Amino acid sequence: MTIQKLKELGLKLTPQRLAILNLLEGNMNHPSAEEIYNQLKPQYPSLSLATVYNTLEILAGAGELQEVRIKSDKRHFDPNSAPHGHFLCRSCESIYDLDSGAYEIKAPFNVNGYQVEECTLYFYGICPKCQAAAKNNGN
Amino acid sequence: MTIQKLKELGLKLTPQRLAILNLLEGNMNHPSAEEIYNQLKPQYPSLSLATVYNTLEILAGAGELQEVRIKSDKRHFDPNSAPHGHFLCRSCESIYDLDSGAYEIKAPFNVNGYQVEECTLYFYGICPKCQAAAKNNGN
DNA sequence: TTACTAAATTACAATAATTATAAATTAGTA
DNA sequence: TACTAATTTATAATTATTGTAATTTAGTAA
Repeated sequence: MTIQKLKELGLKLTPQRLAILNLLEGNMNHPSAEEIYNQLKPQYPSLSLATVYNTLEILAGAGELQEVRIKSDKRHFDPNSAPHGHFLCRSCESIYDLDSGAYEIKAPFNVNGYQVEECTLYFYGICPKCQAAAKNNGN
Repeated sequence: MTIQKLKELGLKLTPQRLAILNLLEGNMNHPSAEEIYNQLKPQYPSLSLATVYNTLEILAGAGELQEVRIKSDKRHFDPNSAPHGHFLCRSCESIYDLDSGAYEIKAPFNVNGYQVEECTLYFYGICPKCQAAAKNNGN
């Protein structure tokens, strides 16, 4: 997720790409393409949603970020490309990283002849914040 | 996934619902709504895609079947509602059940304060058939 | 600096899965 | 047999994403 990586991939360093990279760098919010677009639009009025999708597609294809399909309607993106689980809070709808040694699965491996190259792990439940909020409202 | 279950849920036993139930019973193919629709259409020419979606929605909501979101474009449905992993072959695009004790995760549980009620496990790779086919073609 | 060119961006149209709507039909019951 | 709420149906609407074709631009080399 660095400028250097873009160069290595033979990609042009356009302002749009740099802006998207910059927004994603260290971002833990798992934004969707549209959220990225909306956040950058004020600073880059000419920015097109297609460019956002295009850039995300390239970066995901290069393994620089991962798609998170934990929500039914739209895709979300995570600049942390290392394998880790994701958690969707059913109350606030936020997506969190959930990196737990106890529930870690390391690909590649082979089960019953199925050659597993990759795997995704999605958890659904209630996040700590919403649990606390529920308690304060009298359980 | 039985007629009895429909009754228990207070649902009317319409021919459409019975046909969908019957098609899903023991089905290991993880069909999409459209596939179900296309398979039943010849026998039930008046069948509407909306009815298929509606029925699947009800059954999934009642925990009688599970949605499989392993493919990017569309949802698939599995009449086996017991927790188990799914495998998508990147070659033939088939979806398989992948029930492996070694990679089983039992919800509910709590990690770092996150209350996990449910989880899904998706595996991606090459299925045994396609591995064999690749070998026969001279690796 | 300037000119060149392939790559990238943009606006917009198109696609496709799913959902909503409202009228017509029907399963279950009295 | 008639009734009514539930269901089905056809169709329109929605919405995320992708395709397209014209315009712009980053990077390079004269």
